[in-house]
Amino acid sequence: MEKKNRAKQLPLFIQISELLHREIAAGHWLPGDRLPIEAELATKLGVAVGTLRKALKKLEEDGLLERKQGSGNYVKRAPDGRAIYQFFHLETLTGGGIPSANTLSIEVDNNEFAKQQLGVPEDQQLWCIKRARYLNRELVAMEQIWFKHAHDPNLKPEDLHESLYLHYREQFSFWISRVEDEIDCDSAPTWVTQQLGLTEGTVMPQVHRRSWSNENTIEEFSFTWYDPKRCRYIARWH
Amino acid sequence: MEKKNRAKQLPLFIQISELLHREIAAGHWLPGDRLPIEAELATKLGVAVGTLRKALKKLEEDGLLERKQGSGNYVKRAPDGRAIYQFFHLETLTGGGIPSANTLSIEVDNNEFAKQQLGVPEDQQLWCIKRARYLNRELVAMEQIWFKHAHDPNLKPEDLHESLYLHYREQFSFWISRVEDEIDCDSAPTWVTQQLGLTEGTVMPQVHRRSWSNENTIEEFSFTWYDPKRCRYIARWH
DNA sequence: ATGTAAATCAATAGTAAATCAATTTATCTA
DNA sequence: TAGATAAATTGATTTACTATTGATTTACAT
Repeated sequence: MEKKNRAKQLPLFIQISELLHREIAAGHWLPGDRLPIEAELATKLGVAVGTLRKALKKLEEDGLLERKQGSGNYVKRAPDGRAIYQFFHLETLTGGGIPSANTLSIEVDNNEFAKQQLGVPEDQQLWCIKRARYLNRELVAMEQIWFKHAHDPNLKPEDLHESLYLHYREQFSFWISRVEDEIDCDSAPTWVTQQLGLTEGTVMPQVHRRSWSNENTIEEFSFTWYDPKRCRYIARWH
Repeated sequence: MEKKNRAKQLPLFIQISELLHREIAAGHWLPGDRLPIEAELATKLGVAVGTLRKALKKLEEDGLLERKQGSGNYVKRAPDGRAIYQFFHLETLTGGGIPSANTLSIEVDNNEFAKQQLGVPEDQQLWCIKRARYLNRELVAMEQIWFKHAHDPNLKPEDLHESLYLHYREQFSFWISRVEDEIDCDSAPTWVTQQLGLTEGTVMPQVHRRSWSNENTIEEFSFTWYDPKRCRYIARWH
């Protein structure tokens, strides 16, 4: 770690704690995982053990870590607000990538299949949002998302947070606590192939997602078509 | 048990308890069954009895086991949730389904890509196993699995347990503790389409899996081609 | 005054192995 | 069949060793 250029920076141990905070938020370390031992981690980060320990102590105070003397440092939970990408599973071909999204359209929709998936009566309307998905600013997938129109009858494109899940939490009064993905493979609709620059009717993988709220109601249904030449759906299990 | 490479691993007794947890979940031991005696089980798992006992104690605290002094360790109930097959994620179109497999061939193989995925040198040979996958006795997918030839140079089809992971644990000296799935979409090879009764070159979803052992080494690489008309890959997250 | 670094030593936890106690199960005997 | 005995099995404790974090001190720089 540099000794110069530190004039107006935050203390090193704060920087380190934020770095680790981001790592946990990104899912590189999952709840229950044990971090590398302090000596090792300090070496890897290029700081003294004492400094690392200060950072770890802060993370423990923030409730992210559990430090057990004689045993190790264990991830307790993912950070609250930062767990935006908790449910995002597209990665670049080389792994990782920073996700972003761009809304193409917002429409009121009466798609029967979506209503059925969301378990709403036929007379209830839905919002349908079409978005482009990027990894490291590269277009990789298209998605179509449905949720209840009643949550906000006056929804405007500019209101939407880039993270819809964050939007739900902040603007509506629920948050997404679990999702179920079903990976299929079928020919994509025209608007998808057009946007991705593929020939019409291309058969491509499709993620079919249902999302449940904290109150265990289905609140979102979505389709994601991703180009396997540009990204992959990754699932890690243990 | 190695002393190295334990950097990111949980304590051994936790790993053992998780392993046994999975075994119970998988139904290898049913409620009411008595486990092998501690001395035997410890030897088979390659750990000290005291370590095993810690793991058993944890399972008892979790309510999965009943330990009777002078008698034995009895399975009390299966773990909650539907995580019966922790690492198996194909389900019928209506959900669930009982998995089974049928080995078609076992060959010594020199596939470069597989070697690369497993991180073994080019001069090391691999076993390549082709299997048919069933859900409720209905053929749904084909899979091709590679692992190190050196684990058992004299492998015979009849030796293979239907659960390869169980085979690894019982016959080789490791077990699978985590996997990474990558879902792709490409035209399937001829042997796959033939077996599934599809036209040659059909584009279909493909699961590309790497499996890590308890010692954090990649021990298996596999492809699974599944027919989206008969089953789906399901991932549940929370 | 505060942050960083480095070096101590202390305290706790994990692994392994051994011993004996307590309990259950099986076996033998009258 | 009943009772005594032996064998099998888990329970609890101890010891030894190692790994890991906790806490303190000292030094130095800003």
